[in-house]
Amino acid sequence: MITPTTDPRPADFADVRATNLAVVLRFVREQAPCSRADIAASTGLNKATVSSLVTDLIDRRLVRETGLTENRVGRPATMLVLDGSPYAAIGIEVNVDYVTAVAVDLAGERLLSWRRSFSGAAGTAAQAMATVAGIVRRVATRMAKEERQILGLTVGVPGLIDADGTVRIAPNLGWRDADLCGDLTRALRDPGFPVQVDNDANLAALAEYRFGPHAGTANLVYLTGEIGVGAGIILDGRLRRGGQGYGGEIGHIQLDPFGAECRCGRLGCLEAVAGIGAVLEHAAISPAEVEVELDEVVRLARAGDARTLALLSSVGHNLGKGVALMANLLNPEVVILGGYYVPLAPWLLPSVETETRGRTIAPDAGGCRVVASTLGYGAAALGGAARVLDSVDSGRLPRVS
Amino acid sequence: MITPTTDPRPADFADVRATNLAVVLRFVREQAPCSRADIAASTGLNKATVSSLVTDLIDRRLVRETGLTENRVGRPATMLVLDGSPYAAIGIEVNVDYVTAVAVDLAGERLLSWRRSFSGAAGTAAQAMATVAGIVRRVATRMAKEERQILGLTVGVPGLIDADGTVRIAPNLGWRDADLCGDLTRALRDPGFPVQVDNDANLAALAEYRFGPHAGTANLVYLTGEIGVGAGIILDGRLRRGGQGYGGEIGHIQLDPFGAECRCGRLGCLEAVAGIGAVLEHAAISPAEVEVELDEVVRLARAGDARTLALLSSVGHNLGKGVALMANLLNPEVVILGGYYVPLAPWLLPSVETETRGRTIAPDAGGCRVVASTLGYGAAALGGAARVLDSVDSGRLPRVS
DNA sequence: TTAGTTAGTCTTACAGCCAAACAAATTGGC
DNA sequence: GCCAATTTGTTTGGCTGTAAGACTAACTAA
Repeated sequence: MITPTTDPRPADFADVRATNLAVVLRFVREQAPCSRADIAASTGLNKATVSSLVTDLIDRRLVRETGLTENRVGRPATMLVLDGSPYAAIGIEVNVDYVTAVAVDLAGERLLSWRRSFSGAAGTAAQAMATVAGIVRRVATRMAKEERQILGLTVGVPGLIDADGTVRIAPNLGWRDADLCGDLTRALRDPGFPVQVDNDANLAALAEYRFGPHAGTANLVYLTGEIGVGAGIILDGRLRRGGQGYGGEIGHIQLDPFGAECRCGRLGCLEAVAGIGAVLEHAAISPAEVEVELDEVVRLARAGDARTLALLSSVGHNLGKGVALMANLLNPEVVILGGYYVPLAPWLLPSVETETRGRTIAPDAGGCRVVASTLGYGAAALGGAARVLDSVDSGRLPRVS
Repeated sequence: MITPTTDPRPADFADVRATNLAVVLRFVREQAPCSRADIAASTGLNKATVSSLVTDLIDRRLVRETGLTENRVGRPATMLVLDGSPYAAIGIEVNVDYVTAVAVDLAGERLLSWRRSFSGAAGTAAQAMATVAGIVRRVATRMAKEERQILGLTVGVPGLIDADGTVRIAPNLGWRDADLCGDLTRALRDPGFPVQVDNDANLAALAEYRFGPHAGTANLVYLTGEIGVGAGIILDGRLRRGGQGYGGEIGHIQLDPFGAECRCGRLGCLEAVAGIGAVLEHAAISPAEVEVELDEVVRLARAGDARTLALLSSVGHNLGKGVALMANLLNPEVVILGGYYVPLAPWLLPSVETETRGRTIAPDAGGCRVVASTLGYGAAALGGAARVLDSVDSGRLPRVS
């Protein structure tokens, strides 16, 4: 059954076909290796229909037959797996001091993972765009060598991104009203694949939704733990961006009217009292410095340094206020702490949880769990690739090559 | 085109038919009166298909032919309108001191609107359920007299409602773990129509989404202004309830760690500093008392009483903090203030808007407008009926009678 | 009266799902 | 070794529902 929708567009047979192709593709992704009979039994589709759909997917080189089953009563089944080899999805994260590029195949296998230092804040958006375009071209060359068709590219940027991919404001990069999506498409000169731009927290949430240990959790929030703090909000299985695409801006919500001054000039913003800056001794400039200082904080915490433990507890309590806010408003099943929060999680999580439970009106915090991300620093880039795979999964299959 | 979905269920022809029937039905609802040719031209469906779909809708008595167009070149068109007469959707709101019942026809025309005083907090959930069942029976009798088939019933309750319609906690009613939905269905003895239970703020949001001046705004938040404050959150055109259905609980989010004590025991909850209780001189018990006191506040404000104006401004600023929170996190296009906020809106809105703009990171508050509801006190009950109509609109058409 | 225009139906074609029959390939009992 | 049982996957025929285009109907305007 098609999900009830308020979409004004009517449906026809092509939609039925596209829907069912996507259903089979997703099933193979999740259950591989599996047989046509398995698919028919689990999805409720007719065996004949499944055969037809699978043939189609094989023609498109999205799925591939592998060996047969053995040692079983009855005719052995030909097993199906995702065909990883002919396609690639690219995700890129532009940050203040580095650019991360990730390519994955259909099955989500990492094909490459580049990280390159970069002075985003120093240059203009145009310069950054040129750098990104260069990286994309190198990735594209590499994929061409492997004879892979690129399904799409998504660029993650920390800032407010319009629905049409314009970077409205990226404070840490110093960009304003940059048509990154359009410029990049032009710079790549008819790339032959769709180019999209999205907020970094949104993409990281998508990465968790597809690749993380809580993959498939329909209501999930990702909190970036950089100098800035942003949220990627997934409700009912989809990213929710709000009217103009500016949702998830939790960083400058006031937690304490008498709290520390924030970079934005206001007092007691979540970023100021629970951002990574609140943990560091000095105002660090480069991520290299942040990481060095962070290592030192972790060392002190491990050693049981009272002042450090008190600091982390305090930051955890503040962070918990922010998490409670979301638990009350959105009632997610899980809140995932990312970025620099990850190494600090052992000391942050207890106070975060205490605070969350204490401030949530639903019993047991509405079933909301708080965990540290396991995807590492490349989460947003990975999420960019995930967004490309999402569009394939929801029916936009690539043309036969 | 079917909306891209991650729904695991495959599609078949029945889904195509249901989708297209719903498309035509919604078109007639929005554009009535209109001709088959209009529908074909606007939806992209084939003329023959539209004829077939319309015939089906007429057979189901959802649509009806009305007169012909005149004074135009070409063959006159037979115009179509929604057939209001054979169906009814019922919404009921249970509150601390009153029960509201509303019935509407397919087109949303009000068929009846009852308000009855009620001592919800005094009795048990079972007693309340019996009262509600009695009201439903009376409504059903009335509808039967008009020869209307009841499409469904939704009951709104202020509290935490599970996904399956169990009232987990309704603090103001003193209910816990009441299977209202199941009990009501049993009390009505095979009513022949679906019974649902939902949170009152959620239903009020649905009412605004369908019947309010901002109907159709895909990202919309409704704030109830009763003794308690709750939010109904619509994102991307659908109510978002979160994992367990406990979303929208904004009332006990702490705005000021040193603020007034809340009924829940915490300090500076939104409810305590921006709820209607913060406006009133005395702790009022019954809504009748609240309304009397509120009239007095409005009178004083109109007369320019300095203390009253300062009080309302202060409450407005606090409320603005809460609205800013949602503007940052969810980026809705509009936030609608309901309940007792409505009469106070002229004095609240200026400070709410100032605060919202000042605290939102996106420029111009991300395009978020704050307005007072125009649907009156029955919003939640009306929303209950709206929820029933929603399920019809998304393809669950009633059987032919 | 005739040409032009628009509405709605009828006929035919086609796409795609389903059910059931059937062919294929294996295990296991006798 | 052979046959029954079992399971897989394909083939065939039927059904549903949309699309395209011819056709009929009903009107205006010249």
